[in-house]
Amino acid sequence: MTASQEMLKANNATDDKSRVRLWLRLLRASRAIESELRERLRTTYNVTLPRFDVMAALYREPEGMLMSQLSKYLMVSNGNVTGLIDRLTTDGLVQRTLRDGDRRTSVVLLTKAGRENFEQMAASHREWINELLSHFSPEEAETLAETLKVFASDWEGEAR
Amino acid sequence: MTASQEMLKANNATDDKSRVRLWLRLLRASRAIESELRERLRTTYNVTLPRFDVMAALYREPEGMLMSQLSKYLMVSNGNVTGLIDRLTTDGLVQRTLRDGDRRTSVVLLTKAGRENFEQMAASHREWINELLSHFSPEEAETLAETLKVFASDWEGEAR
DNA sequence: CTTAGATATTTTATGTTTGAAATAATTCAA
DNA sequence: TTGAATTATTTCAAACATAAAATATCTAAG
Repeated sequence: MTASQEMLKANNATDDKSRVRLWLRLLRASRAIESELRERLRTTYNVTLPRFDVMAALYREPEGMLMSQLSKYLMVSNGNVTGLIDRLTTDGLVQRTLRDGDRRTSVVLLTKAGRENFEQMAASHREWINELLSHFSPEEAETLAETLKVFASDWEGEAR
Repeated sequence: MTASQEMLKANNATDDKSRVRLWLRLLRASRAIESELRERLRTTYNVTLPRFDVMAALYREPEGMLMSQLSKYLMVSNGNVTGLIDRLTTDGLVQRTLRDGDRRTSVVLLTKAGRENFEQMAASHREWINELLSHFSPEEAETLAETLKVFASDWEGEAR
């Protein structure tokens, strides 16, 4: 084995380790934050995190979203969205409307109750995130967010 | 309102936004990677991600782990671990051993089959991560991992 | 020794999640 | 127009996940 081959091997081994370490850190960080947010949403508002996520997505789209758009945006399966929307509908927070000229689709949107309910939760949610990420200065946060942006561009649309 | 109060308000608003944006990016990045790894583990090795995670944890500890250690390390509930270990045991990949002098606890460890099985998967897993995180140079990865370390120190042990 | 409290795990009920199959509606080429 | 692909959603079974309650065991004060 030549010296340059040795170099290459060593470099690859380093890559291997640092990227794996990065992934494990990323995963642990998001799991830790997610757990904490889940817990606070449950105890404070008696709402599950998936339901909050759905409502957050719908809140951004006053015109409503298709089931498939929700599925893609939240990166969860179609069947999952169906169940979540069923339960949110039962609770009067969300409604399916049959407009369009396409009878396969139904546009889902927040009800008035859903919007009001979400606005309350969203305020707390923002505060909690600022608390949980207080280790990062705004500048660091900005930089880090920019760094992580590559995923959005790369993977967007590849959802299940 | 004084000028410094204006400044303060403006700063807080910025914090708010940048940290929330960071959280959303972090979440999307880890979900995207997690989805892709889940998919590849399923199609290539017919294994679920949670099962892989359990096996990875156990592989690092040849002496085995307590259920509660697994739960804490993986940041999932106790009951969840019970089910996962039950299924892995049924498949002969994991075993509970009743050593200790404490009959409340059982030490869980990989069987020979489990270790062999995991070693295969782990090699692919490492490659996939390097592929999926190839946007980051080893140096960037190292830096980013270091940045995300704060969570480990802050939250470790606060599991559910 | 007894037993109150602590610890480790499992059980239970409910909800989430997936992937595959089924259903329903649309589109478009022949 | 027909009907074969495509698209959108739902249904289904199995696994995953949580929180709370139950069970079992251990520990240590009295």
